[in-house]
Amino acid sequence: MSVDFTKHAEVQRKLAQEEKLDPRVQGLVNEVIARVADKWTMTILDVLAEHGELRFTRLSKLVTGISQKMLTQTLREMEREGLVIRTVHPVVPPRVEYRLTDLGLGLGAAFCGVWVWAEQNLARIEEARTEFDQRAADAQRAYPRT
Amino acid sequence: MSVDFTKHAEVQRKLAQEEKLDPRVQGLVNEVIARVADKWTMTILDVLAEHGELRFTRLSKLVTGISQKMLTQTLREMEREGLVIRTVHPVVPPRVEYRLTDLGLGLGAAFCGVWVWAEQNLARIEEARTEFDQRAADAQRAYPRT
DNA sequence: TGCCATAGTTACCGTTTAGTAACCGTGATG
DNA sequence: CATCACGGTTACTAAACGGTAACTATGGCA
Repeated sequence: MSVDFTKHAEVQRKLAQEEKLDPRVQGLVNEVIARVADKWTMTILDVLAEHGELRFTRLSKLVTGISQKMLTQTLREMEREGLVIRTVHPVVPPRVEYRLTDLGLGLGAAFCGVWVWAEQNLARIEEARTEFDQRAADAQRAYPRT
Repeated sequence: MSVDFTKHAEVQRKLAQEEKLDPRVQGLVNEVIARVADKWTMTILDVLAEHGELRFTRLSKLVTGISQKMLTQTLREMEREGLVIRTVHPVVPPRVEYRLTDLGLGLGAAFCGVWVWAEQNLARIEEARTEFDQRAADAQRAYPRT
C-alpha cells in the first residue's frame, strides 16, 4: 500500500530527460513501441525467449489461441523489425526455424519489467475494475437512462 | 555487436520461472498487457508521469493527435484499470483533473525499460527494416508475381 | 437575448484488424 | 493413385477502431 516516491521521482526525471533529448524521436519511439507492443508479438517473444529455437508448428501450439495466419503475419513483422531470424531448411516437408536476435532478446528483457508489473498487480487491477463497474452501476441506478 | 549472454540467460530464467508459477496467470497477464499497451494509453501515461496533474483540455493538447473522443475513452479505460484518478470539481465551467495512481506510476516505471530500449535501438530497427524490404524486393525481381 | 468555455456524449461512417476455412506445392509413404 | 506433413497463402466475413461533427449542460457576461 505504501509508495516509493523516490522511485517515482526518478521515473519522472527519466521521462522528462528523454523528452528533452530530441522532440522528433518521441514520435518514432512511440511508433516502434506501438508496433512491437501488440498481443501476439509479446507472447511470441516470450515463448521464443523461453524455448530458444522453434519450428512453426511447435510455436503455434505454444502460443495458445493464435491462428496460423496471425502467427505467419506476426513472425514476418518481427523478422522485418529484426527481432527474429527465420531459417529455412530446403527439405520436404519444409523445416523452418525461428529464434530471437540480440535485438529480440533485448526487447524481451525490457518487457520483463512490464510482465512482472502485470503479474504483481493483477489483483489490484481486477479490484479497480469491479470497483469502477460498481460505481458505474450505482450511478446508473441513481440516474437511469431514458 | 557483442551479446551479453549472462543477461540473456538471466532473462530466460526469469521468463521460465514465471511460466511455471501459474499457467492460468499467463493468459490474464497477457490480457492486461494487451489492454494497457495501446498507443494512446502509453502516451497519456507518459504525459501524466511527466506533468503530474492535468485538466482535460491541457491533456488533449499535450497528447498530440488524439481526438476528444479517444481521449475521453482512453481515460475512462485507464480509470477503470485503476491507472488514473479523475477528480471532478463541481464548478462551472467544469473542471476535471487527471493524475496517475500508484499503479499507474508503477506501470510507467515498468514501461520505462521498453522506452529506453526503443530509443536505443531505433537505428537498428530501421536498418533491419530496409534490409528486409531490400531482400523482399530482390526476391520479387527474381520471382515476379503473375 | 445570445454567446462563451469546459468536458464531455452521441450518431454516423469509413478503415483496419483478426478469425475461419479452403487451397497450394512437394516428396515420401501406403 | 491417393494421402499425409509442413509451412504457408488467399478470400471472405464479422467486429473493432477511430475520426468528424453535432449535440448536451451550466453559469457568467455583454
